[in-house]
Amino acid sequence: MATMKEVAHYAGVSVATVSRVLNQPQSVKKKTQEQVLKAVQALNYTPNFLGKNLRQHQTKRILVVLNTISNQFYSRVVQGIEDKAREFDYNVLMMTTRNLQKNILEAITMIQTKIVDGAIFMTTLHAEEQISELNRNYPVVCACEPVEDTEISCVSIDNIQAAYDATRFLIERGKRRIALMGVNFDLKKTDQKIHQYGSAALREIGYKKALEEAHISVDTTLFFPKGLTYKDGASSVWDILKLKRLPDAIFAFSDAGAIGAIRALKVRGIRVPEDIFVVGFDNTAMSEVYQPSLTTIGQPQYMIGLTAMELLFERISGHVTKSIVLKHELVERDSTRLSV
Amino acid sequence: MATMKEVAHYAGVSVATVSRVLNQPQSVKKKTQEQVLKAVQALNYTPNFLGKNLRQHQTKRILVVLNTISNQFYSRVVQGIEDKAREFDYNVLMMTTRNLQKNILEAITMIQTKIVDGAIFMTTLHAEEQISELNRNYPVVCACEPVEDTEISCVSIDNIQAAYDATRFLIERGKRRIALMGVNFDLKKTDQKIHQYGSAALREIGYKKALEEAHISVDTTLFFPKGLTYKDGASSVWDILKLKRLPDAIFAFSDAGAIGAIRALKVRGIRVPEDIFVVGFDNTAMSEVYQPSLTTIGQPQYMIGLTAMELLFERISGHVTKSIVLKHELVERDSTRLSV
DNA sequence: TTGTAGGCGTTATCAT
DNA sequence: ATGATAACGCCTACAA
Repeated sequence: MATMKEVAHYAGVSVATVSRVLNQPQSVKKKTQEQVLKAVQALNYTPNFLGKNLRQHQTKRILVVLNTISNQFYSRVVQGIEDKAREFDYNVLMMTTRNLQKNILEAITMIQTKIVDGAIFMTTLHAEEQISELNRNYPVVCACEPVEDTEISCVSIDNIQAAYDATRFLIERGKRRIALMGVNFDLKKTDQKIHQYGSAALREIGYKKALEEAHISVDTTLFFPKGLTYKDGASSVWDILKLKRLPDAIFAFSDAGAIGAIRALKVRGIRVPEDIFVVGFDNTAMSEVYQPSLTTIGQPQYMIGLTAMELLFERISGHVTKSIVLKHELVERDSTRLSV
Repeated sequence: MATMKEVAHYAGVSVATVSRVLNQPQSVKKKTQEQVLKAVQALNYTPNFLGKNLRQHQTKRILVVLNTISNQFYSRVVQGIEDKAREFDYNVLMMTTRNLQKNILEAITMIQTKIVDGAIFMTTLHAEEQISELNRNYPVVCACEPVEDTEISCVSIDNIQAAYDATRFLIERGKRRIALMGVNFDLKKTDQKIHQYGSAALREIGYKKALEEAHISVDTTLFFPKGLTYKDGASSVWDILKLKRLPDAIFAFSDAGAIGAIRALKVRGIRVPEDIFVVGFDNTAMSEVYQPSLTTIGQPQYMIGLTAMELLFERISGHVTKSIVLKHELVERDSTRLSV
């Protein structure tokens, strides 16, 4: 609550000296330093960063914007961001959008109004244009989700290839009716700008590519675009059970969805992997723990975070823009493995 | 990038007028308004909140400090915080401490340096003193975890009672060797200040109370204070298996730990609930989805968040301090239910 | 209705 | 080595 001026007065020096003691102590006589520090203590002074930031045109803070923190996946990405940020003495703040455009705009405002030096977006849709616009004047990086605008730095895996790998994996094991579970991936598919619809759209492309290669026709009645949660997975299974012919495999765009599906199948007496194979996405902790353990596409989450932060620093200092694609991996577990 | 001054110049008015157009339009002539707004558009002006906040001594932002976002539990609490915050036009930022005191201090600095108007702490240990000190001059609320300092507003469940209920539930079903899995709860137990060691310490007290009431002696070889993750739960089971006599029930302080334990038990051919009952904590989504589904103590997460934010507002405006205890519930599921 | 000017708490550029 | 003083971008009496 005490201000620098008061400290200066108390110590019998000028504000300039106080500032120096705090920022470049070597340029102040030892004795004066002590006086000032004593005053700081006595008045319980803490600097007001608003003033400092205002003056210095930088905050040493960045913002991470994500849909929700309930998704295990992001925790590790954020860890990567934080570790890299700390190297440069930056702090990492987070903000949640809950899939509401309104909240993304709020986040954008935070950057425009100089509360932070830049931002990493891990959200899809809802505001591509505004983010693009923002990117023209402020440092922005996108992570995990693809973006259309090539002027925006972006780091993610190759979602098409990843989905292709998963689908192909299933086909090679004799599966031909492969259900797809995820979000919105069949919306507005006539539009050219597929990347606008996020990673899910890309994964759908990879899936189709694998099917076509194997001369299997795409059956859109096998698409269940409910969402990524346990509940979405389970609820998709209720729909699946209405089909005349059941699928022989499910490819879900999230581990949670996959597990929800397995659970719902079990309830109906349908066994995984005996009756149906299931593949998830993200390789979160649960995929190893659930029974049966889950075959899934692993993303290098920590590395994504680390890289995103690096790109943001480059953007903050030099306006360099670049995009990076990191390797995924298919982790085989019991949900696609028939015991001998 | 444009400043208010430039807008004023462009519009041929004074900065005061520009400010007024933006903040109290009714006090400006329609025509002048239009001129100014045109200038704002033309120059792509966005206000700099550093200046604004500095001047107004408020930011309309609060900070939520949590250990990790990988814990499902917090997502819902944060949702409650956000919903209430939005009512008052506040934004919610989050920061992660990863259980490092260093990071808590960083968070404390954020408040002292006026980047936010107040903070909600959902972390234990590591910095009680500093938070107490902070609370004297800045608005602070603690949630989920108990705090010693009665001057700090706090909202949580009655952890003693909750653990008592869970333990008693098991005892009533004939269980007598009940293992405990959680964090650090047996550390420094000689110290008076039990609340310093967080909810886990309180839960241990409730557990003991139930045992004593049933004239069962407390066996500390049944304590497994590894942590709250899947891995911790599983790894605790390896230790449990080394015991001469297995427990007939496990009470874990997290759902994830409980599920990790069940999984590890299954691997060894030990069945839940037939051979061992398991109870978790938090009633997260997974507890319903796992097989067997998990009996657990449910916390009113959303309500905790909502209430915490309310308390913070009271603290911000009037320096009112109060603590609130919310109701928990025991949710019975398959992990403690023998099929007929 | 609008403009002038002072101040919010810092830092940085001058002098001294 | 230290002190005045002018920014930084904004808001708000007070005056006009």
